[in-house]
Amino acid sequence: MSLFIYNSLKRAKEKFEPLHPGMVSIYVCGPTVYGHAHLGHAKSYVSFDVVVRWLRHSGYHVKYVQNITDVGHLTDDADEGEDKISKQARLEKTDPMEISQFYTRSFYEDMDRLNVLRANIAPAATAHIPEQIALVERLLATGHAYEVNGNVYFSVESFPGYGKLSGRTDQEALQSGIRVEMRSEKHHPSDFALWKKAEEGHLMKWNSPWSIGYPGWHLECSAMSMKYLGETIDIHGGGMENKFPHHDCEIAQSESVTGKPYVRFWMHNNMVTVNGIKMGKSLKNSINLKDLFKETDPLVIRFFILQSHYRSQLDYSESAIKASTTGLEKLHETRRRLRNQKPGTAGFDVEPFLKRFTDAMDDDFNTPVAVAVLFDLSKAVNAALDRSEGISEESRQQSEAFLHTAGTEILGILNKSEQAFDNNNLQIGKKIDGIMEILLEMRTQARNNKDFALSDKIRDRLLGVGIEIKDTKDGVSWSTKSGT
RNA sequence: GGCGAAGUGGCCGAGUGGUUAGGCAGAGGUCUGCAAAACCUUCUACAGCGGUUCGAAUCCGCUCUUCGCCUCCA
Repeated sequence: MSLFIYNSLKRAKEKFEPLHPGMVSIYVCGPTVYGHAHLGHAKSYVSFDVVVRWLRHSGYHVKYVQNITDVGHLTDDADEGEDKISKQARLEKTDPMEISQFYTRSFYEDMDRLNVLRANIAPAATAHIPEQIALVERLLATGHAYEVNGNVYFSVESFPGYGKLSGRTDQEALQSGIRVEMRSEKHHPSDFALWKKAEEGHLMKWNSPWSIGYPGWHLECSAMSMKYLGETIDIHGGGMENKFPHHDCEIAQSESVTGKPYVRFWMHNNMVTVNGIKMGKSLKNSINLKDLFKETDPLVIRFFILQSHYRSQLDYSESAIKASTTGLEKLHETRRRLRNQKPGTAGFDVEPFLKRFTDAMDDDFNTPVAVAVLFDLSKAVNAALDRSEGISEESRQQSEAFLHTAGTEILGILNKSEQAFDNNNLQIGKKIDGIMEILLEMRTQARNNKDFALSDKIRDRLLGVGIEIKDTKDGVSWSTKSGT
């Protein structure tokens, strides 16, 4: 089976073949950096992280571009609003650059903890003003745009396919029922700004042939996507809420100048909801990742996200997170058992699991099914290990390799080192391993002497500090509990 | 009003015509000094009403409900 991707533009799954054999170009809309990242960002970037990982695993050379939007788009109506980053700068009594730098770092901190790999190129919008101006000039030259009073607008009537992504193709019909369009300088109500003249007191502004101002918010993605990936790219990803107008505008302005398809596969990930309502900063119901990480292992959050499909809404609740914590721990437990097990004699066939996993991922990145395969493997492995024959060293290695490839390299959920001590704490980890050895030896001695009061005290006190002891047929093992 | 998505068991969440999704929680059992972990068994489903079909959670129609977009948004 080959890879099939749901293409939002066609509203159907299509067989994926890159434009240039062996090479995949992918652009994903990045965050606007005026606040800490929330769970919605996590869902988006974890989802596309897995997409990229799977493409690479499938043998493609992937060039992944994810922008940083450090020009704040307008908060209210296009005329009345204030730049979000400028607003935040005013609130924090600093300047916009400091705001965007601060929250960019914050964003990467959170993504690193979620085990999201960095994009190959992370271009900032403010670093590409000349490219954006050049794009506007091309649009003016080709008659797709017009200038009025220092503002430049894209003329939607000049691009017949406008709205094809979102299905909003009938511009006349769209005008009835929507808010009254106040601005009269536009030729058509659906026309959108490419360049805006800066109002009095506007902090972020640049010189341009038309006015001292700032770029329209759809422009950056087109300019940077085409600069780094070419005029036609394989995949463009983003949140569903950006289909219209953002992505439709990108298509219009890009295809107007190139005459070529802008994007071959559009991928849109769905929203995170809280009690069924979309999570959003403006709705004041967003779950800040830094807060969430205080209570929950970031990899549990990643696992929680991957347990649903990227095109499905994901409803957040504490009980759902708790269920994921326990579930992920189960997978860790299996890996631990597999590693520590003494070789047996029976064979164990990993192939069917590998095939099911591959099929799931090839079917539009169906991570919930892929995760289910890991659980099925876990169950089968545990059952096999419970039998007296155990499993052979070869099978043990194969199972472990599969778990590593699928769970660690592709899904990125089994990246916690076995005893939960990461590389930074390796030395301390070794010492704790030694201490645990002593404690477990003492406990075993107590148990042999039927001094259960002492042995249980050791067990309970360790549990109190987040270390769990497990008595198995093959001896005693221990692990740290998730989130501790 | 327009465009789009969806309603699955206590909760989360896959599945598009016939075959166990999976996880968490619950019940019983095996194991254990007792637990935990693990394993085995097991209970709660496909919003409603029609229709197509030998057969529908899955296709069609209607109804109800929810959500997203149409303003910045992952």
